[in-house]
Amino acid sequence: MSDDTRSRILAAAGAIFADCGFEAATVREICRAAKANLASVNYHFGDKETLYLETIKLAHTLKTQQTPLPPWPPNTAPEEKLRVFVRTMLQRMLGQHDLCWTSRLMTREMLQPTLASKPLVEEFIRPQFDMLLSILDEMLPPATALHRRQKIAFSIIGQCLHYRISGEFVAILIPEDERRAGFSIDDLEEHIVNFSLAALTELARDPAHSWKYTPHGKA
Amino acid sequence: MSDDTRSRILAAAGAIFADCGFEAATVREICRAAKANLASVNYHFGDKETLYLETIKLAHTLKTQQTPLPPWPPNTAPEEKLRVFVRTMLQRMLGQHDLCWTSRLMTREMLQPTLASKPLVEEFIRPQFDMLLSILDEMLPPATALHRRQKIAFSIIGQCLHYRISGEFVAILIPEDERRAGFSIDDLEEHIVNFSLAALTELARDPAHSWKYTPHGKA
Amino acid sequence: MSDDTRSRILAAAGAIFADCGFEAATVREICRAAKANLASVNYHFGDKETLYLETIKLAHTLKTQQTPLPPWPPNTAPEEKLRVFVRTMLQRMLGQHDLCWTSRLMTREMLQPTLASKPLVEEFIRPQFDMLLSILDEMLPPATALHRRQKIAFSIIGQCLHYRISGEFVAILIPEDERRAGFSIDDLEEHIVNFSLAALTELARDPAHSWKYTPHGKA
Amino acid sequence: MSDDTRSRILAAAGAIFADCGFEAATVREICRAAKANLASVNYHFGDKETLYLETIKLAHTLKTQQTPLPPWPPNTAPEEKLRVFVRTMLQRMLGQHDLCWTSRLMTREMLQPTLASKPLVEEFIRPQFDMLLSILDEMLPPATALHRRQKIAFSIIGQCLHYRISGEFVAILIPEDERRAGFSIDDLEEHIVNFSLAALTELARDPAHSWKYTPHGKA
DNA sequence: AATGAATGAGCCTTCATTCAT
DNA sequence: GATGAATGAAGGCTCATTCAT
Repeated sequence: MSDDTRSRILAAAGAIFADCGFEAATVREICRAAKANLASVNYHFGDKETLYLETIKLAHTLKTQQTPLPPWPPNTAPEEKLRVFVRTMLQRMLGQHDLCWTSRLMTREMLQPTLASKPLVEEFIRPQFDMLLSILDEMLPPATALHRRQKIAFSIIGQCLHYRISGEFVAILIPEDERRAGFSIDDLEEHIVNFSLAALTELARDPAHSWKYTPHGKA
Repeated sequence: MSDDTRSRILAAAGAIFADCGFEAATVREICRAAKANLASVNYHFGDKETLYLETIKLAHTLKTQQTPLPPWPPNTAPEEKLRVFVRTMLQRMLGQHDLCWTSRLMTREMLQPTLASKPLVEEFIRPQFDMLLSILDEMLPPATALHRRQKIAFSIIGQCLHYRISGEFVAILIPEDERRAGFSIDDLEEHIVNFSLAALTELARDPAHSWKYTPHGKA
Repeated sequence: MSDDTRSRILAAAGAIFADCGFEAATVREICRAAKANLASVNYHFGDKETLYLETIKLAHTLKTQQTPLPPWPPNTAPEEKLRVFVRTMLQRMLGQHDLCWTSRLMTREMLQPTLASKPLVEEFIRPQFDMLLSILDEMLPPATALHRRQKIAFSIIGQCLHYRISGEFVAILIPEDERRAGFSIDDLEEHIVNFSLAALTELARDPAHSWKYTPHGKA
Repeated sequence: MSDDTRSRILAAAGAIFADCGFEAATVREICRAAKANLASVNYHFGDKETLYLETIKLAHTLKTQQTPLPPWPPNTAPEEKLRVFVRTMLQRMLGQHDLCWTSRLMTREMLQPTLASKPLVEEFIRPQFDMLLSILDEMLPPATALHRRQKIAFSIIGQCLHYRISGEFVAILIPEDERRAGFSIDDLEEHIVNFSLAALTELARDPAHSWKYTPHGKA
């Protein structure tokens, strides 16, 4: 394969950019990890920044291939869809497989957006966000305002993302034995789905709920 | 007077580390921003890393001074406490004030923990986490398992944190006019508190709720 | 066909070496200009330096083909020969034709001689220099010392060369409109020939002239 | 002296830029020659190009200090002035002293002008050029056209410059023993002054001279 | 005959750091 | 206490060149 070196560099760059960030990562380190010549990056990608952008693109592609949301069997209950959605998200973010660098890379991208952010969101994030919105649509009272659905979606996403972002802090807060007992990916999936379904149930039962409480700053 | 230079450096470093991260930030830039000599950093702090740690410490101190945990008036309802807790968290993370760099710095610290992480968690994060736990305690059925309360706490924290972390992505996903209409700090506060209270209400009403659904991976 | 690539490279190299010099010119740039593969230079010429030497050779060849020393019609007056000589020299150096890179290249070679200098001088410069000497011979008193004729020859050559070397400085010293008015190639030819003939006339009239003035450093 | 290193770099850079040109000269080599650290150039000058510009400025300054044209005693004959002018020019260009790099540098600048060229001409070259013009003014018929005086000036300058530019070629054309016999700086001075004075004499005697010969290209 | 891929040396620059004053 | 000068290490990048095909 003529692109053997190229892909080796790309893979090595993915992991290293994810670990160190764009600035701290060095081309030398990447080439060493890829067992490639120092000048290879320039030959194949032009410069470090282009390599970074290609890495983001690859992360995007791999993620979509890797854990695609399975096509729901017809008449799948929305609760089941939500469960699968959350599970997929947690798997993508916390699953310990070869490609876990893709998540770390995207988390960095969130914190310090580059030119790659916008296409990344449009092509990869938005479809999934829209799917979550449509799942919620099946469970919420008809004609729930869009922004309300969006915030609910973010609440679900935020619960998952938290374990990716604050993983280290969680590890410090919760002693290791307790963590093993109640914080496996399955445990988190169970909790997040339950918590969110409970909220949705209650909100559906008492649509006024969302109004009964008025924040300090308003009214 | 000598203190003056030192604190000017510290303040400048805070903002710059928060914006660029430890690696990308340069001592030159910090000194220029602080209108101090290039050698000042080494003179006052020894090296760049020590300056960084001091900056984290300062962020910590400022944060605690800035919004000290208010001693609740007696008989404050837990719902009210939760509301204040969420509001405070959002304000700290999204509010535009002089010290907003402290949040940005801590977010970075989460993603790429350094030596400073552990004391930061112990002295600053854990007390707040414990307070949230105790608030939840007042609302949950007696003897709810600790790990369950912890995950609920993380669900609430995660919802808030999401807007700090994924702020840029949210900005791309939601057009600006819609964002202005329904995503102000007040809006987010209202939503997160309502969503969480709804979940807690339903979970309290039907403690079995948390069991009625079994994730795929188990059972 | 194979010859095609080789000569395309050679032509491109000529112009680029002339413009940028040996060091500043890059093989990449030459190959791009010649629409040839990056490795072509090494394939056809071995290395960059050999290509340079070949370019010098080509310049040499082209120059001799281009304005071969015309066999004077019998009984041509030496003044006329001088005129043609000067005109040819100016045309070669300042004329805007496809091959003007040859002059620029040779000027560079003068300033920073390489291995190519000696053969260049022997095969191309010396014949012309000798011809100028023989022209002067016809006009000077018999038995004028060789070194004297040589210095006169250099005086004539130097006057022409000046406009090639210091062209940019002349352009700064003399405003453009004045330059257009009195510094065309024809103007320069007229002046240089007149100036030199005047000197030769006076020196012929008063051979002692060259002795009547004694420089400070001597005597 | 705090600027000791700075001046050492500047001096070393002068010689090396003069020898190799801007591209071929390396910062490493300059620093090695100046016994300075590799980073010194950046500290004192910012970058290589700025160092180059400073070097040109220095060359300019040194040249003016080094061999100033002596203030003529009153009633100095213009022929004497011309002699001193030519001698000074030759000395500056060929004299083998510590500062001969300044000439080589300026020759390079002529051939491949940079941003530094224009100020160099205006501040250093033009005053000398004007002085030569005024010397010629004293010797030429009144109301000789400006462009004619300018071309005569260039004829004199060109004769001198030739030995600086084509020195290597002269060395190949003229065997060493002959060169020693008739091409010392004093010899050249004698020749150039005699040749030019002869031309001026004849042109003054027969002002029409400049018209009696019509170049081929015209009329 | 010709080329795309790869290489190693070297470039300029920038960095955090130190040191003499 | 504070700083201008200087330093060594390392960075990204470009270069001419080579090699397998």
